Amino acid sequence: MATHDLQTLSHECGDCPIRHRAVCARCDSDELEKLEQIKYYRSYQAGQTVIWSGDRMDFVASVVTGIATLTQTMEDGRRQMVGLLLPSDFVGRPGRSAAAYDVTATTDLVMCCFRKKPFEELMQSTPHVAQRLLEMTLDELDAAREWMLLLGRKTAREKIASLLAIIARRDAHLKLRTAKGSLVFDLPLTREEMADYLGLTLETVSRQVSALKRDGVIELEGKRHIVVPNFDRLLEETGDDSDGGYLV
Amino acid sequence: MATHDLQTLSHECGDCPIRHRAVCARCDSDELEKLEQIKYYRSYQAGQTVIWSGDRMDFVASVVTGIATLTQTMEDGRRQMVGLLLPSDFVGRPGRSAAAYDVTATTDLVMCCFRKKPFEELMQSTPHVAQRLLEMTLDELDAAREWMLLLGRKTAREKIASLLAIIARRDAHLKLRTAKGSLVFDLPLTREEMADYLGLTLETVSRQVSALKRDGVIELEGKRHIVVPNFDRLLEETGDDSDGGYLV
DNA sequence: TGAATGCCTTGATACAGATCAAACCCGCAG
DNA sequence: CTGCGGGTTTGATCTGTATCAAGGCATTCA
Repeated sequence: MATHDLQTLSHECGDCPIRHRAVCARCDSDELEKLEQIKYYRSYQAGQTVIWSGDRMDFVASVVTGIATLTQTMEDGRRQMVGLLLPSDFVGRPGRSAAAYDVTATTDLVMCCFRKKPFEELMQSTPHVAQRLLEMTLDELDAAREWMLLLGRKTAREKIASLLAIIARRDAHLKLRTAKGSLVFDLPLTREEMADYLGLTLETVSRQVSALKRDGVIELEGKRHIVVPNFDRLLEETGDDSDGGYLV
Repeated sequence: MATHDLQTLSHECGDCPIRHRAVCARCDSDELEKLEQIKYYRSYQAGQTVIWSGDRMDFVASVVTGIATLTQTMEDGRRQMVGLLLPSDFVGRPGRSAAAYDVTATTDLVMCCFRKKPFEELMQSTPHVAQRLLEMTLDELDAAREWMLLLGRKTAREKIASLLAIIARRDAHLKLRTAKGSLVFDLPLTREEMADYLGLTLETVSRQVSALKRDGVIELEGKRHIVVPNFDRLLEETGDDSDGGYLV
C-alpha cells in the first residue's frame, strides 16, 4: 500500500503537495530543476524505522505525506520524543554523516530524499535553499523551546491539552470544522507515543484524556478520533497565555 | 564596573575574543568591515534584564563576555529557562520584530549588537553570515533536543549532574584542571536559576547538590565553586550513554 | 554593632504522577 | 465464532519531587 502511494505520487515538483512549504519553497524553476536531479522518493509503512540514531545517513529529506518522529532513548529504555515531523518538515542535517536520533514512521510515510553530497553543494551555489532551511530551523528551535516549557513546567492535564492544540493547529489537513464550529481530527499518535512526546507514562496519558472527556473539553469517537466542541476552552486548559502571542 | 569593561574592550573585530566562534566566524575582511559599520557594544550588569518577551527588538547580537539566559514565564509565574547563552552565542532572530523570550544577564554581560535592518540586508548580500548562523542554529536545536530529554525523562539527580557536566564542558574558559586532574569551575547560576533550567524547585536543586557532595561526586567550596575530582564519575551520574556520542 | 537582605540549606508533609496489575475492546486470522 | 494480540482503560499503591516552613550564613546598610 505504501508502495501504491509511491506509484501514484506525481514526481513533478510543480504539483508537489509541499512545494510551497518545504526547503524548496523559495526555489525558482532553475533551482528546482537542479533539485529534481538529485531527488528520489522513499516510502515507509506505519511503524517502520527510517533510521537508527548513530547510523550512517547519506541523505537529507522532506516529509511529503504522513508523520514521522524523532526520539532519543536512554540506556535503560527511557524514551523521549524530540521531534514530530509533519508534511514539509525537514529531516537530517547537512554536514553531518550520522543520524543523531531514531527516526520512525508513525503513519505510512513518503519522503522526498536528496543525496547529501549534491544537496550540500547545491546549498552553496543557490542561496534560496539555505535561506529557507535557516528559516525552518529557527521555527523548529522556537517549537523546541515551547516544548521545553511544556516538559519542564506543565501539569499532565496541561500537557495533554497542549498536545491536542498543537496537532489541531499544526496540520491544517487533519483538521476540519463541522457545521457547529467544532474542530475534528484524528490523533496520529498512540497513547504510548503521546507519552513519549509529553514526558509521561501511557497510563497517565490515558487517564488525562479520559478526564478531559469527562469534563467536556473533548469528545472521543473510538480511541483516535477527537472532537473539540470549543477550541478556546481547550486553549484555556493548556496553561498558555490567552493571547496566542503570535510573532512575525 | 560593566561600564569599565566596555571602555577597556577593544572595538576591533580582529582581536575580538569571539571572532572565530560567533556569527562572524566565517567572514573575510571585507565582510567584517561591513559588520564593523553596523555594530555597537552594550553592557549590562548582573541581574539586569536585556529585553522582555514581547518587546520590540530592533537589533540582533552576539554575547561577547558574560552569560545570559532566555526564559519563558507562564501567567501564574511558573518559569522555564529555554536558553543559556555563553560567549559567542547569538541572540535574536532575523525577520522578527519582537523578542520571543525574556533575556536576562546573569553575570555582567557585554554584547556586540547589530542593527537588525542592516544585518538582514547583509545576510542577503554575504552568504558567510547566513551560513554560519544556520550552523549555529542547528547546534542550538541539537542542544535543545538534548535538554528536552533531560526535562522529560531524567531524575532530579541526573538533571543536576547533567547541568554540571554541560557547564564544565561548554565553556572552556570557566574550567581548569588542577595538578591532580580534578576539574574546577564556578557555577554561573544561582540555585533558583539552576531550578529554572532543570524544571525543578530550588529546594530540590539544593538537596541534590548536597547529595552529590555527600556521595563524593563533587566537592564544594562556598556555594558556587565546584571541584569535580573525577569527571567520568560525574558523567555516570548523568544517565547519558557512556560513549559521549560525538557527531560531526 | 545590629538589622536587613539575598541566597542557600534542611526538615516535615502533601500530592501528582509512576508503577504494578488486571481487565477491556476490537479487528482479524484461523 | 473463537481465540489472539495490540492498544487502551481503570484500579490500588508507591514514591520522587513539590510545597510549606524554619533557620543559617554572608554581605551590605544604617
